[in-house]
Amino acid sequence: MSITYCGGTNKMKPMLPTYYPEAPKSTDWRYEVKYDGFRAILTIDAHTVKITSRNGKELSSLFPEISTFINDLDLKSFLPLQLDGELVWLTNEAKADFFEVQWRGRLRKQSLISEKANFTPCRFIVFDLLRINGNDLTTNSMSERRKMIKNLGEILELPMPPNPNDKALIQLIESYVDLDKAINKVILLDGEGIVAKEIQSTWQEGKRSTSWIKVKNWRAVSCFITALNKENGYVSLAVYKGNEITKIGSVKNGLSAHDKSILHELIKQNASEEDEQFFYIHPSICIEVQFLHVYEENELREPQFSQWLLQTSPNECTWEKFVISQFTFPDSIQISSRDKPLWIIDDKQVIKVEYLQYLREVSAFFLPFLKDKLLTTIRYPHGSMDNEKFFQKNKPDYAPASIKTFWDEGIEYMLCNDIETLLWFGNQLALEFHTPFQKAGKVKPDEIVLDLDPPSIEFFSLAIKAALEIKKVMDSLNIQAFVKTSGNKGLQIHIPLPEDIFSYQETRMFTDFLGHYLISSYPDDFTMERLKKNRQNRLYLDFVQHSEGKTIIVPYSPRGNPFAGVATPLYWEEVGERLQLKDFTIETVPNRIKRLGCAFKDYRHVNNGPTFLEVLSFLKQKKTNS
DNA sequence: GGGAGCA
DNA sequence: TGCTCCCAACGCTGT
DNA sequence: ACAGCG
Repeated sequence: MSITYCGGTNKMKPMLPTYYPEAPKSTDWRYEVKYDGFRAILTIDAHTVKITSRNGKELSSLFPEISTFINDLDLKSFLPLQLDGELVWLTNEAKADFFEVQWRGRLRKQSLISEKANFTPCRFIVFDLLRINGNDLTTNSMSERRKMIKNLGEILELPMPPNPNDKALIQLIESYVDLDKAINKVILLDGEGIVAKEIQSTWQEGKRSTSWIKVKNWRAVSCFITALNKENGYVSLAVYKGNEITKIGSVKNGLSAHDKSILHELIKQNASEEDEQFFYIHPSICIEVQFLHVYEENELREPQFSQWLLQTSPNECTWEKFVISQFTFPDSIQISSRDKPLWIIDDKQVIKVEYLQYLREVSAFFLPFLKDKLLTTIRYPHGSMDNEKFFQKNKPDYAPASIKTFWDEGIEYMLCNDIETLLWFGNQLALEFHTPFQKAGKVKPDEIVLDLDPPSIEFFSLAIKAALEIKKVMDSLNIQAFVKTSGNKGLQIHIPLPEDIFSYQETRMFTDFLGHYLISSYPDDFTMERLKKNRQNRLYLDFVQHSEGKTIIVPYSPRGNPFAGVATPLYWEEVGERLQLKDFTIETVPNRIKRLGCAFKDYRHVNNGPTFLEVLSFLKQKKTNS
């Protein structure tokens, strides 16, 4: 066997999985989530960190955040260390976005790279350990290597399974004993697929091995053929959008040689037209095509022929069915009326599965704010366009038993602590999620939220002005504050506090002080006047809203308003005259997170406790003096 | 969205 | 079988 | 006590 030295000139070619349509199922195998990113080997010695791609390209300078993170780890006793894994842009526990990492890999401008590294860092997901302490482990069995990875992860406190909301940039893959559990997880979280690994297998350099088997999480669409490309053999695919034929992509792979020749003959013989490049054919031949996901509206990623649809008429291949086919959910998640329209934005419908997809996309950032809080949802059983809506707190009898509940004042509240529950709420058409400021069972708030709601959208600039004034005060007090849109017409300031320390009476002293400061500084802009008729067009500082029993819209909750607004965490730099609330919707927020990250990612990492205590004692003193 | 109560 | 109804409810403040 | 506000 050959030994590869760290820092040497040898290029380590990774062991590769073999593609199978189905995973082997036995106790000799373990199952891992397959992430869509760059396969890479991480080599760390006392002086250098190297990230090497599958084709031997050096990636560490393109992803400097990984090296920076590693340099802060205490690895001395493990060096030289070599890890096998995937460099990814993590969406959730079981999904990575290939386009984001690919785009990152193409950046060359240093300033842009470091900006991205800071706001939307990529992560290295470890699934194998090749060397530790300089000892070669590649001839050890997979199960032995796995044990050592787990051990290393525990010592270094690296997250497992991966979590995009965790600041650690090296994270560990989970290894499942149960195939169905792994598949269920991947389908639930819209992942790429799984890799099955034989427990006795060794790590074989540069080899495509049948000890590692990859299985993809395919989506499938029924469509018809419109053309054959003479040059490259690609077949154009389309569906009906009303009466119009709409292209959805093209496919070449997946056909046997026999099927391929049948298909090409069929198109040539029935062609309605022919030019230099294509044979064209009217809708008649229907096929099912598998793909991983759709990009740019009408291109399929990794399309594959899966079967002939001889019994299907082209009329049955519709755009609506195509949209639904993109989103698969495990059988354990029951979804009714998948195509029900919930919002209509400029003639474009957002249907129920697209809403569920939104929830799944933001879940890693949304769920932490719902965790262990008594939930009030607003349900729109006929979508946001209909007048009928109602609040719901109590767990209905038909809710799944798996949902955790908490009794408070005669109400059995539901807690939304996991993605399954979130999707259940989504299927129930809960479009808005509201929570109090304290965790279930606690009497003291863990945050202050200030609601800056202008009298109407025309006066939105007042909310901006108030937010920026409050930011100035917070900066001068050295208190860290966060800002988000309400999803409707205003802004909200969040101030995280340590849990269960300060009382509502104390936070009230602070909001009173802030309110009085603002109205005395800008009496024409802000008011604390309760009576509407006395407010004129001033912004009402409803700081009374901050008390026990009151609720506030949760970050990343959608709103049941016509433009599908989302309560969106913002960066302070974005708060200015150019801010447009209509830009923050269920259509835009998932991409926003990919481009800019979550603006609240430090929310539970800041400690406002000591400074808030100081400010309070100052306010208390002021009160006794006056 | 889904159950219950009712005709 | 189809219809209608239900699904929250608190606290603060000015008069 | 009650209306008005969120």
